[in-house]
Amino acid sequence: MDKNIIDDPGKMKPGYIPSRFVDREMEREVLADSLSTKSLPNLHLYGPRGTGKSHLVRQVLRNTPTTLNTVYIPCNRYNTQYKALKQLFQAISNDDIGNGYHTSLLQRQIAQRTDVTKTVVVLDEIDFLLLNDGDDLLYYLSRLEHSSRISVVTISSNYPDLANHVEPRTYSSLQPKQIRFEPYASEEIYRILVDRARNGLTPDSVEQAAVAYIANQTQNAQLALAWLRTAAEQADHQVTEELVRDLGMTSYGNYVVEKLDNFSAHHKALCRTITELSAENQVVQTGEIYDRYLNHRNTESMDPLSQRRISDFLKDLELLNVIEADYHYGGSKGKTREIWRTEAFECMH
DNA sequence: TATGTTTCAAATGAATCCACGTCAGCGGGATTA
DNA sequence: ATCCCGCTGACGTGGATTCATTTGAAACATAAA
Repeated sequence: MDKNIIDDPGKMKPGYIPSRFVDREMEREVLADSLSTKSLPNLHLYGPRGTGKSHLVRQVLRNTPTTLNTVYIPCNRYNTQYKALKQLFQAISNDDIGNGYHTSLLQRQIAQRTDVTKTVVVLDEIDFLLLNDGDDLLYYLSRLEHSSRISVVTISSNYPDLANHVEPRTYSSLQPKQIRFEPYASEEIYRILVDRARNGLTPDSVEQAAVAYIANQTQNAQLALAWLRTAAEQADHQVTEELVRDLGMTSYGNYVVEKLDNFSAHHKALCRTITELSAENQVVQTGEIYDRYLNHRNTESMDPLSQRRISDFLKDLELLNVIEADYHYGGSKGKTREIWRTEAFECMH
């Protein structure tokens, strides 16, 4: 008998966007309505990780009329104005363009082309771009001459409202309409998992209790799906509750790897270092992390970066919600931050 | 053959973005005097 | 009052990349010996 219970690997992959969405009907309507109006509004979507923001947007974009240009830019990867503009330019002109140009040249080119066609620009993980390069891109996009022809959709897992994270002039010309995504209830996670199992796995290959177990442990749909996938890959004929329970940590590891996909080897090394250190102490400090990171470089054959740089990278991990940090001022510890693993990590035990 | 002109590729220059490093000021409770 | 120690913003550097200009040599053209 065939051990493999994965029927359709494509549908189990991290990036897979189902054609039919479980729940989120209201959010979908608001999105679809907004993008079908004559004067396109700007939108800001906020919700914790794994609440379906990105997937829903991409799915809605897929079904927009072809008269509308749609561009999806993950800002964790394209984290400067220039890189994002480059993606935008490529998407609306089908022309590749190199790196040595002036930003304003790209801006002019884009202004010309968005004159003609309506365009929706999705900036997913906008936090990373704001942190790394400020709000120049948002300001530019909001002030395009025919701004009713262009819609800027920002997505964030950390900033409920952009107002506190961009300059006032940017916010006032952007005026985004807010859409909030509440965390999934466990019944919803349950339905999502069941739906996915039905599509991607062979029939009757998943114990109901296994799905229920996952649904009870996490509200993060992305994590839940990574868990199901990990279990399905390991399963011998059937995904059982026991198997799911055993694979908790492995699944979380896979989920983090998925998250870190667009980041540097240093980010990954840092992440391993923190996991290792926090197994020893509950809470660790930047200094310890940096020291340990320096030791690791011998075994991992890569040039170490400065503490300044690592400090920024830790911020990245924080924005990814892979770690949590408390900024500690004063005391015998001086000004530093205390870092620990996220709740998601803890509940996988 | 000597000299002038054209042509085209390679070399050079000036400008761009960006990852990363260095520097210095800062913060504020704990410690010390 | 001082210490702690890493956060943080400003700024500089060098690599990779771009377009524009210059250079250099070959190819060709013309005129003179």
